[in-house]
Amino acid sequence: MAQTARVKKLPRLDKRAWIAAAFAELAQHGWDGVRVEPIAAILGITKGSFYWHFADRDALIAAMFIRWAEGRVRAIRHETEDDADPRALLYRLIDLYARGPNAQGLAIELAIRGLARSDSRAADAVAMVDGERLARVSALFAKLGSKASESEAKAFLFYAFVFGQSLIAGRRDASLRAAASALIVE
Amino acid sequence: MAQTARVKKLPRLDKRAWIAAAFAELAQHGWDGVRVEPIAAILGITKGSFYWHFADRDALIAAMFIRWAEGRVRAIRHETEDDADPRALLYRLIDLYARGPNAQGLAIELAIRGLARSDSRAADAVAMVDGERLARVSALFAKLGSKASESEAKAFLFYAFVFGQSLIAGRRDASLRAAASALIVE
DNA sequence: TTCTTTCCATACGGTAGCGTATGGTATTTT
DNA sequence: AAAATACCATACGCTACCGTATGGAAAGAA
Repeated sequence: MAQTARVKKLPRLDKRAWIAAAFAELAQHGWDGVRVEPIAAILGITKGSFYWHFADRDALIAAMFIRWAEGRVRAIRHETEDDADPRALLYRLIDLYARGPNAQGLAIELAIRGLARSDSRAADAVAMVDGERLARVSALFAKLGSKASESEAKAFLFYAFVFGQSLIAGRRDASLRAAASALIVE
Repeated sequence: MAQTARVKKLPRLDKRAWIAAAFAELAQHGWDGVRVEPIAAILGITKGSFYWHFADRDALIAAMFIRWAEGRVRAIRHETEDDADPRALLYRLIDLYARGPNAQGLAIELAIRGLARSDSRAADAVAMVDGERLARVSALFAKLGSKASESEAKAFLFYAFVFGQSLIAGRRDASLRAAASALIVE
């Protein structure tokens, strides 16, 4: 009864469901939290399912890397598609990674980047995402009048700031964040 | 034989030795790596020692938080003591957190900040360090001619960049980092 | 030296999670 | 319907680690 129940009629699970649940745990408890038996319990299912879909725990983690990379690249392209006002778009991107709603995604991002220091697969995923993001943001700065080398530097600065800010800001100082953002974009 | 041997004459250990070893494991394997029995093995000792010095594993982690915060605050004060050339000092600070030698300290920093999202003790430690760093860097910008509010924003930007850069840079693009640094400092 | 305190070794019980084995129930295919 | 396949439950052995209990050695105090 005191158990996260599953929806009715027991829909069979697939890899996607397992990966999604794993990401939820990753966001909340870090890599310590992504364990197969606890996740199975949350899904209201048993390990039997897991070891049919995945070879082992490591296979799940590897799948998380590629899924994350794909999803992020797709998201970035979507977010930078509407290039009406590059400046407004930049501010919107900062807000997207700074505000509360995305705390989950940010925790996942940081967790993966943490592993990227020792796991080459994670490093590959991160490199893929970084490449896409830097290219997109760099293009925005170029559209604002910067020449090639400068727009790359600005993109790097912008991008580094966005993540660094998420590491230090105590969710409070929004004005500080706004002022710092202006220093980059303007 | 294939074992990280201890120095001769078996010097009795104290909390500091345990904490130091725990930090080494944290840097290499994240929080997953900071377990008491493996660390005991590395120290060439047994758990008996640990549970004399600490109540449990959590007590060790708590001790790591405060030790880290103290050490960082002390380091920052020392690094910003010599305020001959503020501009050169800023560049030196960036380099300090970007280059290879400090990879260990950076990994620790990121690991602790990762926990700070869920552990209030870690959050307190981070807040203490951040406060000190922002104050010090802000003072440097003030010395360069910025007025109060602007120097604060610049410090926030500077600080966020330093950590963000460590998350995305693949150790290669040093020129990109230099160009971005110039955008902040100059 | 003898006593006391400090520090560590050894041994133990207990739990959580990994991976496997095997059988059972849906679901599809023929 | 029968057979094959896809998916999951149950049960098991195994390992790694936690924390405790207890005794003993080393170092200092008396």
